[in-house]
Amino acid sequence: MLNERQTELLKLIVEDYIKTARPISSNSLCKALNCSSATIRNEMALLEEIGLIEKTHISSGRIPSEKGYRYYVDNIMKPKELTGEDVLKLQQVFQNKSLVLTDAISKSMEIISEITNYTTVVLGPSSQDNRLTKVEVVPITERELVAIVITDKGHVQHKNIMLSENVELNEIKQTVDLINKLVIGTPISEVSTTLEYEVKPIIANYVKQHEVLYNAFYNAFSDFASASNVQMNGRKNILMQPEFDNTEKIREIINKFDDKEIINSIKEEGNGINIYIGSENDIDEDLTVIKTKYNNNGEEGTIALIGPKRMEYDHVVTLLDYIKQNLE
Amino acid sequence: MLNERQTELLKLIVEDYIKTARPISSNSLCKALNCSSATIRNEMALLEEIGLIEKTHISSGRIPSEKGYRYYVDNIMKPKELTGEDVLKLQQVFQNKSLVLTDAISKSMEIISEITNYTTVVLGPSSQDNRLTKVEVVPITERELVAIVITDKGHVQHKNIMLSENVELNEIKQTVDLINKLVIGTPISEVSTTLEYEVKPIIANYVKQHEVLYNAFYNAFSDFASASNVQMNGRKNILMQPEFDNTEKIREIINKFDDKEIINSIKEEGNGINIYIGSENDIDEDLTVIKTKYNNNGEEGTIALIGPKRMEYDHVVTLLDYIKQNLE
DNA sequence: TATTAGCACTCCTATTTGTCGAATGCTATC
DNA sequence: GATAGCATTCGACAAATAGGAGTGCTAATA
Repeated sequence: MLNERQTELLKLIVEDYIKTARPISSNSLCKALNCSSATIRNEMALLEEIGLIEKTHISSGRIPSEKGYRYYVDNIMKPKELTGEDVLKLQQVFQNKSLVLTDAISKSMEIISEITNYTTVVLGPSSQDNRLTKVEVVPITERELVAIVITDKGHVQHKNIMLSENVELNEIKQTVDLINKLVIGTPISEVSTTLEYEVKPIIANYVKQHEVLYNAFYNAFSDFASASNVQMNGRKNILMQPEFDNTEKIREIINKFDDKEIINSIKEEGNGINIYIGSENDIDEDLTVIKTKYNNNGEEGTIALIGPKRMEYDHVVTLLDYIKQNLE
Repeated sequence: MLNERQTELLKLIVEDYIKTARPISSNSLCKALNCSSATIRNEMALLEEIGLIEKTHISSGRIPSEKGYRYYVDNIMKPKELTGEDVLKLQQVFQNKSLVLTDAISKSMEIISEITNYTTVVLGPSSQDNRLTKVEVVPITERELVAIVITDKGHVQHKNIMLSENVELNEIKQTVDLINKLVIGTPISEVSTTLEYEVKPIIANYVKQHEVLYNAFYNAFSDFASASNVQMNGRKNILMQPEFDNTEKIREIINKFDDKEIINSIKEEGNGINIYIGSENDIDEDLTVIKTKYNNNGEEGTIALIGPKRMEYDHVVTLLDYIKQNLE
């Protein structure tokens, strides 16, 4: 579709703009393309007609359009080699053999946020389809106890519980034993039902203060089921981007970052590393989201990177790719 | 020091400015003070001389100075009665008897952030001087296990651990038993030392892969010791304040909010509800921090509220007071 | 036919200028 | 001591101005 010079021109415009955040003039590209500004203007007019670049006003230089970024990402961009420094930082994580996969991901996304100055997101797998492995209860005072729930995939949740009446240690133990007997192996999403219809009737029979205890555990479990597992790094980085140098936009983005539902919608379905430029993503039309799935013991999570549309696509893709490979 | 009319004048200026964020003119106070604007100007000149109010430019209306806020808070302000709505919201938390104290605090500070549109902070007690109550280990796969540590005050921390070599279940159990025997009752801050000098020599004797296991637990414990316990609500609220309508200031504040050290320095030492206006606090000279200690089973935490200097002091103090009373 | 030089044109940016209105401080008077 | 009145100051806004960066177009050139 584009000839060699046009391709080179688009490449220069995109990469220059990524670096400087300012419209690119025909003049500034003369040397690189080895021709006069007039020629470049002619070519620019063409690229603009196809919709790959835009002007900010009638006599301004050009900036890439969304379509332009897309073309660049799909057809022009080459993976960028990582610097030794970047590799070094990441190797420290991957060579630490005592780290569990999820911790390694956490740490490496933290590092990537620092390297790139973009915002990174780790969406841990939901525990919904985990199965209960163990329920543990440790008394703290006469009235307070801590309930710990562990799933087969190694997720742990705990909740401190206040008993409104004195309950005998013995009865607590009985209840826990019962729960462990009846509920273990049940998926988290079904625990409350099982608790209601199988456990409750039985403890009602032989535990005196069963209501109190039952409610306490019921609450603990429902909290667990609804807990989401999101980590964000470098949220503030986005505020530093020159294109977001107005309070309106900053407020808008910060609000979106604080919205759990929006952040949870980042979850990736497709395979590979996927790039959603501007209006292609559901977060904000001025942002680009790059994300990919990861797999931990059959559980799927998502790692993502959020930055301005003017993102160092080549660098970022290479980084994510590097992580993806090291995780296997 | 101030006569009645001067006091009333300062009160009007402070409260007006809190509401509108704009300099107050002499004219606008005529009705309230029942005298002419010229008279008010004379009084204003006096208040300005003492340093209680300021002009933003030579012919502007007046705004309270830091000293003015201080005088208002110390001598003029009266606690504001809470609205039924506010009380209702908070009662839902305090009447829930199954909530542990820390959860009740969390929830109520969340609500206060919503009510006031300021930022609230809960600094949980540090676990440093807690004593170890129990160590539990649950195997997930052959190589992965989750270690759970529980303290006497009911704090729980867990860490998933990857073993770099196969370790027999039996040996893990032995190690855990040993730790439980030797380390229980030790303050968290001393656990690593005890681990190093008391546990390590012994497991070296009768656990084959003791290095692997020892390291795993050592890491788990040090993570625990360093974990801080901070909750912030409504961080973004501060961005909405009209006085912070410039990106520079927003960036500055967001950066400070993201800095763990700065946030941890909010910890309150004094008794009662304390107000730190502008340069009186260590966060930012354009902010006011109001904070108070709370006590949970002998452990001390801090709850705080961060807003612009132009804060609804009466409302906020009453709210914090209400919480403080209900926590006892 | 592709390239380029040259020029008119557009629009952004920054600076200046002027006007209006909202305040003030001061003075003379009540 | 309180007030009316007036000159004065300054911010906010709009209009005017100048400079510069960049474009599109046309005609000449290779």
